[in-house]
Amino acid sequence: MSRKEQIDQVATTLFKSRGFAATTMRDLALELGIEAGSLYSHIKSKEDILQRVCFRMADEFNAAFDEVKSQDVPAGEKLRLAIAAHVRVLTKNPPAAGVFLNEWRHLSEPSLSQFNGMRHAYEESFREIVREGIATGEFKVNDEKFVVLTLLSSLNWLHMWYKPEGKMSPDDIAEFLSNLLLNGLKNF
Amino acid sequence: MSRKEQIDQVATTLFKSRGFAATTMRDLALELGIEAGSLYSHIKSKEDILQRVCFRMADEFNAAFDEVKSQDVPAGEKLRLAIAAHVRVLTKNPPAAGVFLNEWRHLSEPSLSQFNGMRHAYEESFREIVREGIATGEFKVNDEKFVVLTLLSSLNWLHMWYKPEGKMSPDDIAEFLSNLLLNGLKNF
DNA sequence: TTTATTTGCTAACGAGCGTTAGCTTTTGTA
DNA sequence: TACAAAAGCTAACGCTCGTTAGCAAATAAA
Repeated sequence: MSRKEQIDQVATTLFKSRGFAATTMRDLALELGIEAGSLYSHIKSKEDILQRVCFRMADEFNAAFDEVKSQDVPAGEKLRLAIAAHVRVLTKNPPAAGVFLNEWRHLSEPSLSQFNGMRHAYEESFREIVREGIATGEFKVNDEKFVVLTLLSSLNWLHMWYKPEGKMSPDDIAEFLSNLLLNGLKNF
Repeated sequence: MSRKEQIDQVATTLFKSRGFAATTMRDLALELGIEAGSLYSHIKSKEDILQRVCFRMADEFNAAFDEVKSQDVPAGEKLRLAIAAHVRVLTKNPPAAGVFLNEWRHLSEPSLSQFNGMRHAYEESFREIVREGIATGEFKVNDEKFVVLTLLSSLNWLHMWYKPEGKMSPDDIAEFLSNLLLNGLKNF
């Protein structure tokens, strides 16, 4: 791992736990055992780090979803696969997921607009699956926008407590969440 | 409304949209049409504002839940009522809800510990309902901790897009979310 | 061994931060 | 009208911030 990657990684954990704005370059340097000024031999700016973390995660989510998109299965099954893919990315790197989900708003233009565009496209992909399920009668709901926002929200808190050493694997978690969302508490 | 309350209110919208750390006292003063120093005729400190907003909201959530607690109804119905109460508080003041949910970590000790205690107790109240539903066989799920975290997460994004002038009332929203969580997409 | 590259240090810059002291103006009350 | 309280202003404090310039050490390649 290059020094630059190491900086990104340590910065990610700090951004997640303290927030981007409340993390100083001197904090980050201290964590790495160097002086603040030395960071600038490797990075361009503080926001430079944030951009890399955010867009790298966005790419990962998109890549994971693309494999689901092409599958020719019923909407319910496709949604299960999409949830599993999403959970896999979330749990693979929880700190980066936390930054991606909570700190993106500290991006400045034009990165901010670009990021929002990607985010919107990703949500639209989920909506497409739900619309399909509604069209075939598999899903009984009628407001796919509301459903997808709820769905993603119920997934996106995972990074806050998921620990790799826990007893549930990412796929276990995905199955649990899929059952809950598709069948509900009463028919779980 | 006193000047102090007005300051709290304007600060709340700024804290929510830019984050606590990224909001300056000079920003806040500008929004109010006064000078930064003048704020200190009314408030003790920047964090003073954050404390008031966070604990005021915590009180509101607790008060709303207490009315549900005493009802003698099946778990499923009680959960519906708790969800409706939670949604009502969330939608009554979305900016304050946003601060309560996302900015509390900028509290310093001992407020931070106190806040976390209240938050934990609130979550525990929800868990109690779900445990009851599991015990009576009404809920088919088995991990009540996981369920409650998912449940609250699926509610707590609401403040981000809810607009009072929208076509769904808070109670409509609560019913929609209750149906989704209790019955699932397939049995909605 | 020479040379180039990577990595790091020191010291400082200009700017912005939360906050305070002391004073003036406005407002409400008797 | 007189007076007290509330509200706001100006100017500055001590501090921290992200970042830079210039230089030195370590590392790797030739």
